Parts: sequence; structure tokens; C-alpha cells
Amino acid sequence: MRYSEQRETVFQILKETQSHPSADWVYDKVKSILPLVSLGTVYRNLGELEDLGVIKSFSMKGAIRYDGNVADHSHFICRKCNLMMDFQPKDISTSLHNGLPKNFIAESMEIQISGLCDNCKTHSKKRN
Amino acid sequence: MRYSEQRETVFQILKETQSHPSADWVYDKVKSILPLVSLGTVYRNLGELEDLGVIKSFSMKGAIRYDGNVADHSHFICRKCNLMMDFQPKDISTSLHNGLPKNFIAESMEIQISGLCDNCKTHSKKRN
DNA sequence: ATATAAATAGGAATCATTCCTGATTATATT
DNA sequence: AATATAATCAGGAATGATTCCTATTTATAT
Repeated sequence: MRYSEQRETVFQILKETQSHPSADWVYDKVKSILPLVSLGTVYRNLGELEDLGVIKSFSMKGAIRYDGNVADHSHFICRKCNLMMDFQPKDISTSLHNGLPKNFIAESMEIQISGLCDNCKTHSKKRN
Repeated sequence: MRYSEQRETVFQILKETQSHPSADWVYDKVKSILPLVSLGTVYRNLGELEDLGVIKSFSMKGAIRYDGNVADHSHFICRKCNLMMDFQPKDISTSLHNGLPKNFIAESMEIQISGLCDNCKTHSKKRN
């Protein structure tokens, strides 16, 4: 993979924020440094950085959010202002509140575990 | 809220499947019963049913999936075939495999807890 | 039976994301 | 330092999911 100022800039911006931004937010930030950058370039580089494993992504309310923090952590999401805050779950099954940031009110939890199902360990037909 | 055959049909279809479908999949099913139904109607009714609390939704790979099972449960997602299977987590923090369907390989876990942050408990400004 | 507000069909609009193409650029080689 | 070339880019079109709009239909209260 060749060096590019665009990719480096995208990466630095993600590393420096804790806001779990959308691609469009990153695009605006990159534009303030490289005014001619295109949205497609930002999307492509976000995808490449994710393939490299140096950033992560997940979806919130139907859109992709990116995260420069690849260490194991969970997210608290405020359903009103959409704040996303990192936290470390300790024993989730015993209480929704364990490990949550102070004074935050947890109303619902969503756990999604991803991997390979019994069928896909041995076959290749796509279901979706 | 007035009765409508369309809403009732959407609801029945969701109750009868375990496949965590997209709006479009539901639309196809409804069409086989009410051929003139429109996609907008399906989306609107899915939203209304969710507001009533009788179905749930969440996003997978950037698109909305619906679930007629509103009881507390978690999902295992196969990253290859996109199978989504319900399971009951027991003690997630001690092992990714606890409570998983037999022979499934868990590779990553995502936990999102939603509610109100400290700020939104008392103020109304949206951050978004 | 009638009135009326809610719900609909059909299609246009929007928004996030991906794809395409001709131009630019990092870098290996001379 | 100049050149070659494959990777990357900018700009914009295309796609796909979702929402919005409007004239028509329909459930239901009277």
C-alpha cells in the first residue's frame, strides 16, 4: 500500500477524536486540511484503514460510525443527543449499570456477537 | 390508532418469522397477501409498530432489521452468511462463548447500551 | 347513510454509500 | 534526476435504503 496524504489525514483525524464520527464528519475535517479531497476518497480510505485493523466501524441508527480506538470497549449511546461514550463493561449480565459512566441512565442494551455459524464453518453458500 | 389490514399483515408476518428481516423482505411478503401495498406503507407501519413497542428494530451492516420478538435476547450474527440467531447470554464478560448456539464460532462482540446521558437528563439541546 | 380524520398507493426526494473514469502522484528503476 | 507504472485521487454519476408528498381510499363515530 502506497503512502497518501489523504489516508494519513483521515487516520490522524480519527485518532484525535473521541466522538465516533460519521464519514461525512471526517470528510469536513479533512477538507479543512486538504480542501480538494473528495467524499469518495474519505470513504475508500476509511474502508482501507478498517481492513488494516487500525480503526473500527459499527452502525448506529442506520449509518456507519468510525472509531480510532481499536482496543476492546463498549459504547453507551444517549437516545436523545446521540452522545456515544466509551466504557468498560464488567459484569453485564448482573446489572445494566455496571461499568457505566457515572449518572448515566441505561434503558436498553444490545449485544451482537459476530463470527461463523455451524453451517459456514464448512460450506460456502451465502444466505443473504 | 385506526385498524388497517396493512398494519395487521405487517405485524403477523413479523411475528411468524425468526429471520430478523429487512423492510424490503417484509414488503415482498405483504405483497403476496395484499398485492397493491406500497413500500412506504410497510416502512410507516413498521415504525408505528415499533413505537407501540410490539416489535423491535436494530441495524445490521448499515441497514435496518426488524424483530417480532420483543423479549430480552441477544443476537449471534454470522459474518459470512448473515444468519442472525437468537441466544440468551449468561455471563458474557467471562467468555464470549457462554450461551452461544452450539458449535458457533464467536469472533467479535459488540455491546451498545442506550439511554440518557448526564446532560440529557436535565437539558434538551441535541448534540447529534 | 354521512362526515371526517386516518391510512393508503404511488412516486418523488433525500441521504448515505459505492462505483466509475480520466487525471495525478508515490515510488521503484534507471 | 528523469522515466515508467501502478496506486490513488477528484469529481460526479449510480445505487440502495429510507422518508416525504399528495390525491385517493377507508375505518369508524355519529
